[in-house]
Amino acid sequence: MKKTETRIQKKNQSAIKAAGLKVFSQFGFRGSTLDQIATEAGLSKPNILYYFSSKEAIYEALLAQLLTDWLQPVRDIDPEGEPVEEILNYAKHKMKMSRLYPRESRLYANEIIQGAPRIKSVLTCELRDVVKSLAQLINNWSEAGLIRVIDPYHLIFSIWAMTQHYADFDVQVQAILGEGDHFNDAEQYLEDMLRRMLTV
Amino acid sequence: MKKTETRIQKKNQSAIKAAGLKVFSQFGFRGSTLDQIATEAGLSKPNILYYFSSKEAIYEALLAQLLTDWLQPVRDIDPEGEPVEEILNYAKHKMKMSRLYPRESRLYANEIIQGAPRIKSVLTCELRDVVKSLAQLINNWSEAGLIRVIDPYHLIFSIWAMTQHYADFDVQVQAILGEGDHFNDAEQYLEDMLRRMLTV
DNA sequence: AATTAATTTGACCAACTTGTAAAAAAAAAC
DNA sequence: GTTTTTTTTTACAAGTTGGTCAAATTAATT
Repeated sequence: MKKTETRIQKKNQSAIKAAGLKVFSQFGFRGSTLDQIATEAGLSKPNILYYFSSKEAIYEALLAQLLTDWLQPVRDIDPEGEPVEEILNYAKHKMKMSRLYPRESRLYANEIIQGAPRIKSVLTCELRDVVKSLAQLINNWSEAGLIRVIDPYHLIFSIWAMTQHYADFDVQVQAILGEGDHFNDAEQYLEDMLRRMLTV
Repeated sequence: MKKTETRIQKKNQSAIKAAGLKVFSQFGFRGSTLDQIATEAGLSKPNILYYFSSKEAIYEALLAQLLTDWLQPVRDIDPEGEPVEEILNYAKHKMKMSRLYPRESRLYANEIIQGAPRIKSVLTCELRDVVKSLAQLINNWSEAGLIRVIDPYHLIFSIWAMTQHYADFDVQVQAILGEGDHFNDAEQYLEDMLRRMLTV
């Protein structure tokens, strides 16, 4: 269908998305302007609207991409694997994403804080189902005596909260710990915490 | 000096602050408009500017109040108290604040995610110092063998992350767990987690 | 009741917002 | 090299934004 995609199209579309990510993640949807995005992308405003039909279209393209990347690692957890290591790997993966893609994390945080007006349906469907599966798996592991009995949902929330915190609240972390990369220490702490929570 | 404060002033100022909190916490500073705040407060826009010199003045009044309430519980931790209970009490207090004042939490989250442009100095001074003191206290407790040896900073971050998560990401929590109050379970989980992390 | 002070409103700006449309410029296809 | 398509720009429309100002209204004081 849409096999035809010029190199210019590819280049500019990704430039716009990169700029949009930067701006939206900092100011949220309503706080961001097309002018900012255009400047950031090095394009004129009407030129941006040549590639995306509206400001909202850029935002939604970013969110859609984000949700895909967000859910995959949860699906990748192997029910046949060693439980503690599977959960730890997932947590480490999330921590790595916070380190490498803090803007994506903040974009998502902005959307959720504002009540998730554009992705609420995704939350109550895809996300809910995926998490439900994982919770069931964790419960099975608990019943099999492979990990300690634990509330799977709040376990998952605690992993999300602690990993995303270092991306979303980066300024605060830096203000307290000084400037630098604190993700290694954070990962160490989280790993220690999870081992204590999971081992019988 | 400013002893004169009409009942009308008190009423309207607090109405404006309540409205500002509601709007700012949802849309962030740049995403909020004076019209929204005025409507929410049941006042006309110029009337709002009669009480606050600008949109920014409302926002800053809210932030200032917030930071005071935010730091006090940390200062209230008793160095002479029983370490595990002191930390647990603090965590429970924070959880309660997330439950009772989710808007304040989201307002703060918005500000931090956006790079804390208006309170960065507070973060690198007051907050940093207060946390440094607490970290020192925790280290002392560790050295005295009263709690396990643990990174105090990441311990604090984990408490903040997990408590604020239930306020800031409320929509997501509700999407996954269903609508209702999940703070009791969350507190239970957090208490369990902290006990495991702190007891030798 | 008259005077003074506090409060509210309506009309208004200037700057900024998203988005449009036609024309100019650049690439690609032939 | 010419034609056709794609891309970019310029100019602009329509609505929104934060904020001002003087006049009108209300409340407090005497």
